[in-house]
Amino acid sequence: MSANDSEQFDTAPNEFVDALETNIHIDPPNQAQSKIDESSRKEKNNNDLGVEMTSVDPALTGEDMNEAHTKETAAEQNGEKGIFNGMVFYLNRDSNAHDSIIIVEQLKNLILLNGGDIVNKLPNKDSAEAKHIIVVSPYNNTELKTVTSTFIRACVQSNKLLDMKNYLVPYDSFNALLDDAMSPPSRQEPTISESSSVNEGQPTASKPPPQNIANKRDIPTKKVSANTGVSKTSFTEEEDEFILDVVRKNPMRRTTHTLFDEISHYVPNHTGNSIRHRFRVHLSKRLDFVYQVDQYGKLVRDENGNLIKTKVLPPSIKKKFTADEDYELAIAIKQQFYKDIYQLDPVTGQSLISDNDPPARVAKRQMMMDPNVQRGSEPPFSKYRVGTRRGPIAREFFKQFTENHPTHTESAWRDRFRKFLLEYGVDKYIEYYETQKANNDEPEAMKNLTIRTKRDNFPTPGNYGNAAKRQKYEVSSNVENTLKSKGQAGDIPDAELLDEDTMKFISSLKNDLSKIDNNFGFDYTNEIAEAIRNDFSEEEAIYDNIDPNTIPFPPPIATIDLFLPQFFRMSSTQEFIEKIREIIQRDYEPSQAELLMQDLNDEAGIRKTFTSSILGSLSGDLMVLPRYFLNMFSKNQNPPIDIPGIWTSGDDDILRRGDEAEVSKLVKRQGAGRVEMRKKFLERNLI
DNA sequence: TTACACACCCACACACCAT
DNA sequence: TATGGTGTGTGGGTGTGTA
Repeated sequence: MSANDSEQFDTAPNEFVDALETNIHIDPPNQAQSKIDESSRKEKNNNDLGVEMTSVDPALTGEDMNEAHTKETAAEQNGEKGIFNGMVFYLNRDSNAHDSIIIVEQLKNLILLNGGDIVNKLPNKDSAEAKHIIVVSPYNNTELKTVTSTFIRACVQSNKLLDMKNYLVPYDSFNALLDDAMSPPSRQEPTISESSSVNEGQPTASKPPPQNIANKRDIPTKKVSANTGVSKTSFTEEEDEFILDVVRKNPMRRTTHTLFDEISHYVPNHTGNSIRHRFRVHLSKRLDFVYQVDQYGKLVRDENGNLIKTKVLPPSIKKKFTADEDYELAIAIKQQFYKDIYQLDPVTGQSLISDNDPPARVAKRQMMMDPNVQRGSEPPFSKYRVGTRRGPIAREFFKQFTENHPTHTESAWRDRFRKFLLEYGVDKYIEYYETQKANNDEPEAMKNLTIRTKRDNFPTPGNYGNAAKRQKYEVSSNVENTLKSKGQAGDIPDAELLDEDTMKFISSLKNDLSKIDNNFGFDYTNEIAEAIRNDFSEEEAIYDNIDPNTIPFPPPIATIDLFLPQFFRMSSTQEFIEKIREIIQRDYEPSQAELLMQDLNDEAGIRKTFTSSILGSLSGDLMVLPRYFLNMFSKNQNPPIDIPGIWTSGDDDILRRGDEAEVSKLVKRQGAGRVEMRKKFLERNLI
């Protein structure tokens, strides 16, 4: 399949553009209907990347909109007419009708891009309207004209309208009966969220359809070994193309485990391990291009807003150390020691001592210098040997070294020094490297020096199979089951669900603490809430009165491990803070902690792990969230310390120790209400 | 019989934290 | 502040058993 084909047929959903896990957007249900018509029109404009136009929120899909607009303009200019012009289709989105929601989206794109229309709701089978609708489904439980998805693909591939009668699906009364029997009461007729091509009210493609009645349908059936629990399902061409498309849009993550684990949420029949293996062994050969990304892995677009294909793979996340890098580090370390001991420049041999040196420098020098060496009798740098010396090496050294050698981070260089160079020996590696070079042999980087004792009860790194998942999410199973029973789970992939404790405490706290109900077993009295609110209003002038426009954007402390590309696409700190304030004003139900996390993730670009950690330090009080960021950014501290409402581990320790004087100080800063509340959190081990 | 789906491994790059 | 301990998950695989 060519690159162009793959773009048309099998494309990643928005979730995988820039950051795979980030763009699940849920339209408020009450807006769903009003957006259908507009969305349907926009779907026709889907670009050649197959980007879904599920959300019409311009703030979220601006780039996609641009792409769609480009496509529309080009199509109009070319006066293209599609093979499906004048035809109206209904896509069966039942979970068992197609292998995955992705395939439904592909079909949708094919129809729309070729001039067809899609209706989101089936009319009564006896109505006049129904006679013009063509249902796309592997089975016919509607008594309407039904074709298989092959009809759509075959027409597009041959670029002509084929004879439909070869693809018609006869009415299947058994399946109709089965569907009725298995449908929940709310599915008396297809709802907008289930059948709509715009998928309102659901995070498109974030929830692969379950395969629970696969035995009756022409979809792959997973066979499970009784002995091992391992099941195997072949990869379909659509799955392969989907995987390739995601990798093309996330090229920096192509070797990670997490990318493929995330993909597995969208490819229901396979684990992250197997998808990763599939890519490495079979699909990597077909990765004939990727989309260009910047240094952070964010997709780059051309002046028309289109993604840019490239055959040049970006560097992956972690870079291996090379022999040259090891040698340069060894030489730099040796030079630093030489300077410290002899106060001589290792290159020129000139003294580094000056009569004008400040006292601090003189004091430091006297600590570092070798007292046994007489001035003037120092060895030249070439004769100097580091020996068993291990330090001290100032952090400033690694900072400076990283500036000159930006291929690795400061932490990585320091770790390389600690774990490898010191273990191997500075002198030994320099000698080895220079000998190899002198003999025209290629030196190797240092390796196999970091054996750590195996820790029991810890999962093996890089294992994204079923067992690892089970272990990782075992703790959240109860909460998950509860939510599922309430029909609230499933919108977010299992991996995104919070652990039970986090769920409990966040669920217990809403925007307005005084409105807290105690359904979650958390004794959070109105008195405490009121005390906190009183404190809060007094604190606002001091701790929230920071003009975000005085904070440069992005703030230096806002790193990519805390924030997603959406964050960095914002134009100012003001915009970010406004978004935060807007989100926390929403009326989240206590059970919607995941939704809150998701919204902060999607709309403000805050990684869920970071949100979770912040909410912990805020005891879940969302009102303090803008304060957290304002102070974090302006003080360049994370978490910002000595700020009311923001708890540090030190504060928690004070509470645990219970020292009266210390607690008293804490009460002054945090207020009695917050201290009482925090104690309860600590008592329940919710932090 | 064998290709391949899936589980599993492990060194180590990068990171954070306590002392 | 320097340093050591160690968590996390990448990068590059290998092992196992099923289709």
